[in-house]
Amino acid sequence: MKKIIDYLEEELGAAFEKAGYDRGLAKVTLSNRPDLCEYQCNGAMAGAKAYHKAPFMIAEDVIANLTEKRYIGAVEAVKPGFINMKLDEEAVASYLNEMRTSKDLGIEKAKEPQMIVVDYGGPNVAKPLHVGHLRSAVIGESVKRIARKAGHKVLGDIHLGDWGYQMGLIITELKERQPSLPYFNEDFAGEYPKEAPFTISELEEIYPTASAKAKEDDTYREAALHATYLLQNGHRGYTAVWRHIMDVSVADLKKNYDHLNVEFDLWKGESDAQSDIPDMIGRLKADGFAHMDQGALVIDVQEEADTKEIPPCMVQKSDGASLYGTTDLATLVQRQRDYQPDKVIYLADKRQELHFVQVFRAAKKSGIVPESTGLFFLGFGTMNGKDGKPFKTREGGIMRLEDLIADIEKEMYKKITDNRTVEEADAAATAKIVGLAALKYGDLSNQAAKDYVFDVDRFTSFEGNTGPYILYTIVRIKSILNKYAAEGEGLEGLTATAAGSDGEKALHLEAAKYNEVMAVAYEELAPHKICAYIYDLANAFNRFYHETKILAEEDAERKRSYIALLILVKDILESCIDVLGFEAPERM
RNA sequence: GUUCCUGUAGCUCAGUAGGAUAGAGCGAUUGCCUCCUAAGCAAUAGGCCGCUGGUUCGACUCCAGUCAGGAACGCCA
Repeated sequence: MKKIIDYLEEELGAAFEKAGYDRGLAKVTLSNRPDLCEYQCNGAMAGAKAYHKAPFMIAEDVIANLTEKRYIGAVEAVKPGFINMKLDEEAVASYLNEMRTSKDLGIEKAKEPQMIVVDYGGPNVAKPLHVGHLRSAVIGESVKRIARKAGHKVLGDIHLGDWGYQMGLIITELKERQPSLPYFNEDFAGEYPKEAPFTISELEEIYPTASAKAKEDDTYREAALHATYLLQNGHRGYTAVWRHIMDVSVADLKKNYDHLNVEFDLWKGESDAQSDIPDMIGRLKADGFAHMDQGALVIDVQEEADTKEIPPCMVQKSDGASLYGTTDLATLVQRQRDYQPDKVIYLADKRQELHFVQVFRAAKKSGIVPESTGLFFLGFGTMNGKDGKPFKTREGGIMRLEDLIADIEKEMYKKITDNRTVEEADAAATAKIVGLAALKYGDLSNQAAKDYVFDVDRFTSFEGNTGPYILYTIVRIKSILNKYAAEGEGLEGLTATAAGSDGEKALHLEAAKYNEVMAVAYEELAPHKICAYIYDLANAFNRFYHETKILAEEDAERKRSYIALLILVKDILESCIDVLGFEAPERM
């Protein structure tokens, strides 16, 4: 379905053209003076210079030539040269009915679906998820769903940190604790045990212990580096240990991401790119893209237009080992081979921006991906505590994601049971659902690139621009629809009629914006715009709800129209929160 | 030092082809439950849009400078 704004631009554009002006001036935007009109066009002012005419005259000219008026209801030229429009109410009602009967609420799907890889999550195996992983997961998941909604083929890739020094550390520590394990017996030729010699909690303790030891003890550090080297060169026993680490850790990660309602299509990691590195480096050297500099192998990525110095992308350390950039480039080699993506979107802390600029340039320059591939870096800001500093536990440590989620759930449970009489089992399940919504909405409602303040009290509040408020609105609608259905009325085949009150009209207008909001959210990769929209829509609904007796309405046709509208609003809200990555309970 | 990001109400945040009176929420104050969830709705107060200058008929928005906070700047990821 076309967007309302497209219809308006079409109708207005025809008038611009007929009056002898450039059609492109017919740019329609939401009114910033809702007391005067619903949509506005400032094209008359923009065109005043080119046509040497007073903007007001152009505006009047255009309006006089406005013959096709289906969506444009009232229209007038105002002061300097605004063209103010109100929508035709019948047209809006029929637009809403069309939305209801269309697939995906009539959202415009991409004409040529693209293959998009979203690289997010990025946890390290053997290390628990902490709050730093929250934003990547939450925003990435939403971006993935937004792109999918827009009709693209999207793969979410977790991109595990599963290779390198940390693995050597764990192997070294394990060897020290349990030297008799067959993995450490060089003569062992049999089958290694299927069961891992550690649990996830042991693993989570081993890593920091080993890491601390290595910092103080040079011999230990050497051993860990050597273990890393052996692992990367196919040491049989170490590879078996690595498998165990992966199995145990990935199972735990899956559980945690599951709690967050975050789902990855691909569980690839840095290790999957390793096999492509030797070839890639060979080619980079042979084709002359990479050269030696200060002992390291680098690709120059400086461009003439740069205002600052961009250091070269380093692909091999002076000791021959690969680094962050190497793995990222090799991952692109692998993605190009397996998926030929049109776009790759990376979600990472905004401080990594320079790194990605280097990798993107190196990848295109060297032909690892075609020039046409869109490589995007979506950097996000830090999650801060109320003091404005990076979020910490009360003791000043790094907070585990599990604990953070548990805190929110606990707070939510308290609020639910304080305010209502709910059944015990219900309350716990509801607290989980609402808590997750509170957490995600609190994060997603901010612009991704900015730092934001994490405030449990604010996020879990049912008042204001919060997840719970949105869910509460949905629950209210569900409750009415259930009562309506209980009266024995069907929910099928109802149609909305033109709005009868200001509140209803405002709700119509908000509902009709859905397509446009989704389109903008995709273009700008901006989940926060969806949050802002559903907040407006929820407000419009609650106002309407307050001034309209829906079930008590005596005019049967009007009542059916109300119900049709409620179904649509509920569907829109649910579609939006689904794209944001959470859901609504039945009651709360 | 160089470069980038941020600065909007007491607090947390919106605000893009430059446009009309700069918007929300929280907090404060005040109304509204005989009625579909008052976890709601309606209203009031609260602003040199960091500062200075420039471009323009018109600047929160563009440009230059300046102050404040944060970040990045080859062998970590």
